[in-house]
Amino acid sequence: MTDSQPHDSGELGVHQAARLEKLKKIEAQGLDPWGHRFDDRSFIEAVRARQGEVRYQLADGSQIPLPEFDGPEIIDYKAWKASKGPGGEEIGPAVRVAGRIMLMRTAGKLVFLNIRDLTGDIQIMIPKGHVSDEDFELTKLLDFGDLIGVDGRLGRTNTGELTVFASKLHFMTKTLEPPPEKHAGLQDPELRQRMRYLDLTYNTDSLQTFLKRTKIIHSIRSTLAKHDFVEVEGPTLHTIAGGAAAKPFLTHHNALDMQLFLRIALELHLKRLMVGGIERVYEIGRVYRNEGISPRHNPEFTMIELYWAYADYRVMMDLTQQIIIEALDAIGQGYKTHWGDLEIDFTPPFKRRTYTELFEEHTGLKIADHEGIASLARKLRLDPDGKHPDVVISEVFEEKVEDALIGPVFVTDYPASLCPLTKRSATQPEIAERFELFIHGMELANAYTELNDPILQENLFKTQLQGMAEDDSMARMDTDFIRALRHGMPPAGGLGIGIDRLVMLLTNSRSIRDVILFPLLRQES
RNA sequence: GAGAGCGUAGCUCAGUCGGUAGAGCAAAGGACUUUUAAUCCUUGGGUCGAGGGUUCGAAUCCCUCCGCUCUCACCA
Repeated sequence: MTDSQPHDSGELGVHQAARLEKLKKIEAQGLDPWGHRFDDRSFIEAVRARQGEVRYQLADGSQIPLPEFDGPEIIDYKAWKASKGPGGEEIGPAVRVAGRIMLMRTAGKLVFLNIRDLTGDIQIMIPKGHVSDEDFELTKLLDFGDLIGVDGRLGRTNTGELTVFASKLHFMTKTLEPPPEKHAGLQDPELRQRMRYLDLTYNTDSLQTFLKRTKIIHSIRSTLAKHDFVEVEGPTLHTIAGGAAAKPFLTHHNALDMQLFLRIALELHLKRLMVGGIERVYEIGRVYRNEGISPRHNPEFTMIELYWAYADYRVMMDLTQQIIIEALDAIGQGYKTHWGDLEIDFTPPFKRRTYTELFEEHTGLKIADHEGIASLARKLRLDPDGKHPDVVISEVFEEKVEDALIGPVFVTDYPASLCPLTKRSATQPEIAERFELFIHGMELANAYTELNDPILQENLFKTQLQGMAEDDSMARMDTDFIRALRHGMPPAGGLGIGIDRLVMLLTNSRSIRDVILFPLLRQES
């Protein structure tokens, strides 16, 4: 465990020492600086929603509503109250709130706090004489970042600010470290990732992004429930890292003295469950790939994979679109969103274009024109000699087409030789029943009509393994998976979506590290 | 893995031509009963990422290393 704060050296920083001193004084007042259960407190958002209950009672006892403070006009509430004659009084509901102290101002015998909870901020006013002397003494021991509970009455200050006028303070938790700068917040991207707890509190955009992530995942589950899908949890420790072509993390089980891999995909176990009769099955889970890190790649990331018996890749296309549209609905966003300077128009239906169409459109070459394509590949410095023509086509496609796909667009009907593990079209055997969904050059979803022929699957596995270099081939033949297929997996459509990338696109986050709470960082020095 | 940029007070940032380290916020002490990033007076706070080199003198120039960011490579 590394904690590099100054107290490692035994010397307290001036901020830490000051806070510890206040902690001792709080204890000396007979209060618990670490707080306790606090029943029946309301979220700040709910308290703010009760602002209509704040009324003004005239001297004759009749109640009238307050002026409208939320409009463009600035209201002089003090003058308004004076205009209603003497003997009037503001009345408002009793409320109980708790939160972190974000701002604090003292004006003589008045103390103003702004506190924040999960749902928002609200101002607290603590007037000397309206709380006990002990509570007013306590305000001198408060620091930015401390957690506090407040009982009080909801009302308005002279400037119209919705405020809880405190009658009782409840100390909840002392903070021993100073918070980030109160206006600029925490800016350093490294600190925002290492100390996500501070980022979430002091950068509200960050909190909102992660709350949206939760809503998106919830929405996906809800969409799939409408189609009677069953959610399962497969193993993350695999004896064979299969289901994708990626380098796995290696680990070891001591008692069994067994080499294990962290999973790189969810596929092979979900298909086993299809054999087992779970006809519509999915998992939302973490996979681990021992590869490079970039703004679009984190070594652990979240995928959803799903399999739908008796469906095919076209059903998967409809479902993919439904998942995304309903996720957008769930975070209360329109279908036209921004991605940096670019607009993405999610208005359904998403475009569907075949691989061949896009290839010929962007290169000006017929896909059968192998010599022309090889010539273009040389111009792109792709070194096509000795490669299978379809591999050259794929490389040219990645170079010329993918980055140009703003999307959302379904790229469908790949050359069969590029997708050996995909079922071929019954009518056009050179076509694989596959699509990928591209948005702004980013591959977001990948789906197939799944191969369920165990003999073909086994042969393709063997061919694939033969083609791999010894080092790359952590993969081995998954004979149990073949055995499962021999027991009969129904024809099915399968779909994979990168959840992190989906969240990036829907929340206009430029880096995957902005949508993963704790992305992998090097150990702090 | 390669290239570029960055790293200065707890936080956000300045730092000119190489000439004794700066501001705001935060902290400590004080004033103030309607503040809004409150204001005002006073005070303290630095291994300039680490190490080495050049120089009379280095935050500044050079080298190595550490960390972060971006681009590329890798990447069903």
